[in-house]
Amino acid sequence: MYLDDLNPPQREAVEYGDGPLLILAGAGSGKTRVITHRLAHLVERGVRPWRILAVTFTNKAAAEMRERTTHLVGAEEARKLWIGTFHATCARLLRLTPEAAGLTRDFNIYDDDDQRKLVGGIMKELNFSGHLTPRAALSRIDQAKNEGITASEFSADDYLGDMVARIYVEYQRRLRAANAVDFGDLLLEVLRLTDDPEVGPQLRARFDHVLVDEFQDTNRVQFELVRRLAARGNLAVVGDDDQSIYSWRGADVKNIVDFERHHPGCRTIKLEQNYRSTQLILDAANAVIARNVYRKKKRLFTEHGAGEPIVYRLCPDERQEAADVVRAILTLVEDEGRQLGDVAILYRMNAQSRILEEALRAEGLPYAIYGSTRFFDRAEIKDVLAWLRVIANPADEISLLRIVNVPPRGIGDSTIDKVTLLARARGSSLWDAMRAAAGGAGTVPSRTRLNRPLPQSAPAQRGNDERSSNLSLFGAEHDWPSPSPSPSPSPSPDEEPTVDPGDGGAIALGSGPKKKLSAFVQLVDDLRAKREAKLSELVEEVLHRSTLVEALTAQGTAEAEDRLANLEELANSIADFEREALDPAEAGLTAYLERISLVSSTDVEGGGVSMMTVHAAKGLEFPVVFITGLEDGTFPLVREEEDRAAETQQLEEERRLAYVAITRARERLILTGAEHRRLFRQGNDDPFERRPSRYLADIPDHCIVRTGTRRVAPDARGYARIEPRGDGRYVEREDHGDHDETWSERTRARRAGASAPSAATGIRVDYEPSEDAADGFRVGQSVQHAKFGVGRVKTVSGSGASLKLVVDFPGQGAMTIVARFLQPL
DNA sequence: GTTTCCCGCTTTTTT
DNA sequence: AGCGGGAAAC
Repeated sequence: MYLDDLNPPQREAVEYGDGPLLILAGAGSGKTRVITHRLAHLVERGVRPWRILAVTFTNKAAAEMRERTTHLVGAEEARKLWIGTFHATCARLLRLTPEAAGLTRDFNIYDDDDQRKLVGGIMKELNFSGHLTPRAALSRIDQAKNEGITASEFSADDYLGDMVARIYVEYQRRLRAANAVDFGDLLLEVLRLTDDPEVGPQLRARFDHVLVDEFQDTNRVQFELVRRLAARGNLAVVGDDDQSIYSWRGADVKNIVDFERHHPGCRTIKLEQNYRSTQLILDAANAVIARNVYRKKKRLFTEHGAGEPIVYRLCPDERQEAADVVRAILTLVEDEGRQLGDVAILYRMNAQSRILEEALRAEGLPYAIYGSTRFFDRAEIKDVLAWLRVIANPADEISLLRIVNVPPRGIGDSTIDKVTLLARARGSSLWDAMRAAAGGAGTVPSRTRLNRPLPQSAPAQRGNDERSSNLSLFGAEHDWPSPSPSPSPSPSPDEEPTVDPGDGGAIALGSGPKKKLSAFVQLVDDLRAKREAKLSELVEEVLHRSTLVEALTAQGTAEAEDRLANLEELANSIADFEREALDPAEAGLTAYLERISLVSSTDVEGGGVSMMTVHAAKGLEFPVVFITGLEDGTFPLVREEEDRAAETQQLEEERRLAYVAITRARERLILTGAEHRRLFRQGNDDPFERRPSRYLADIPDHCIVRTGTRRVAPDARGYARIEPRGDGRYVEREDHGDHDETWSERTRARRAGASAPSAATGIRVDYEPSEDAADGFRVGQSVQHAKFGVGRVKTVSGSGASLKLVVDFPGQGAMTIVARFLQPL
């Protein structure tokens, strides 16, 4: 059967029985195949599928693993397997016994935006603003969480660290008060649960076999977590130190290097034969990664033929780069019969995707972007989601604050400030305070009260003894009590309210604001009453009763139209979600919110060109791969301010990233870069000028054909461009000129209504590399200049980086053009 | 008290 | 290009 198409080491990895197993799998060595076959093998051997856990890092990798496993064992069995990202898996586990972590089943998951807002608010209240940015504080908190350091354990020797420590404690307290977790908590809480006297034993006994993909990217918490979830000792990890690209998230290559030491009796299997790429692509990848010092020496081999050479193309700017990529795709489709679905465009930063997207759209080519400025990050979408989150969990303060005046309903900052004060004074949630301030009659037994304020000293978290002890823990997940209002288990010291909740007390609202607030509270209550209704109907209600749709319709601007279309798309996606859900219980509000919190991509069906960051591409492969933005400063992306020691390490990681990118390609690899790139503000010298990526120099000449536009300078204004042929055609070039104009000047000019300056000052020439022509220029060659028309080269002098052309333009005399080549191609 | 407009800052990479 | 903060306009 299917074991036949495995090579001996692969086969051993698949069939290896119980106990720890380390699979060192080079890029393209059939790693996913080994994992999926191993999963299938375990199932066939009689291991119950729901007792097998397979963990990945990205949703895309998880989806692929599930799909391929489905082919092997059938949909029914595959569905029972636990396959997912670390975070999705932990969210799922946490929902089984949320009380053990001080949460309710409807807990919300805060994304980084929510996190930042929360930290920002805390810093303001603690008067820490100005000393450090919320972003910086959050980054240290996240870092701590990656290392498993809780708020109470956090300490730092610098004075900023002391601030962070206080912020961290308060942040954690507020998160729990909001019945919310952040990404780090998902892992940390589950890790903590494995030690829990009640839940822990069952959690640790839950899985018979655990498999971890991309183990080189695990951080400390993930490493520990995996060990505990694989308490039976049947832990198989797969990884490759050359593909470690998540050190910024706390990943530690030591986890894989020391795996054998931590797991006595571990069997180690190496997979070194590459089945993915052609020899030339592999040569290039090997050459690039070989320059890293901190790595285990290894060399992949393949039995594939040399294949097509890699192509590098240097383009004048990012706009032209995008156009060239699209043109190359069209050529591949027309001349080689490639499918669009075979093609992936990779880039270092999401910011690069927009222009590529525009170029694809201009040609009408279908595409799917994975990650990027996510659909769910758009303001109007986040508004709707915030509504839904409040409906699911009104304790969610961040979401509540977001929607309270969206669309504008006359509840401004001052009203909110007062209600916030009231909430703090009463020690209640903001939502309860709103209800009180609105004059709503008394105490609705709201489940939000369950979120007891944690004791000021955070260590209490551990000995969490408030947990109701009669919870049937594992195994009872399916008949979990429905989220109907349950009496608050919280022993929250029903402290004397400093403010009389009924009458607003010391903090008085005027009658106007009070009325408005009351209408809002009523609205949320009405919507909450429907939270068990069909999701799509609930969303319809939210869209209209919140007047989100009406407000946008009233605006009538093109932008509002866009936003409405997005809302429509959201409604469609929700309908899809409902339809796809196999189990109606999985189609509810909470399930939906969880999914969109953890899934970054819109996961459009294939058929189009795939676009994603290199990070997102990890674990995937494509017949045709474009790697764009190959310039120093873009890829590798280096930040100036970093100290030198860190820079070396960063550059090594960037190199691994390049290695990952190159090894995604099966048959064709096309590299592109731009001489000028408009990307925020970079250094202060010439912000737009780039040098080709240093990795290009590492790729041996036999692997690669270097082509591209060459820059000729200076012309009257801007630069002229020379386009190499190859297909016998000239290509029109337009110079956008004025590269020294600053970004803000340009923005201002555009806002003032001025059109962007664009000077057409290009020249076109025949470019045919040959022995006798200096850099491809020959006397007698014809040249076309945008302003002066067609001319003829009279003399060529100089060579290498700089040469001088005298061009005769009939009727206008000769003109000297100095060609300066910044970098040999 | 609320809304709106304008300025300045920001972005690596993912869950 | 998008967002938050601050100041001026409603």
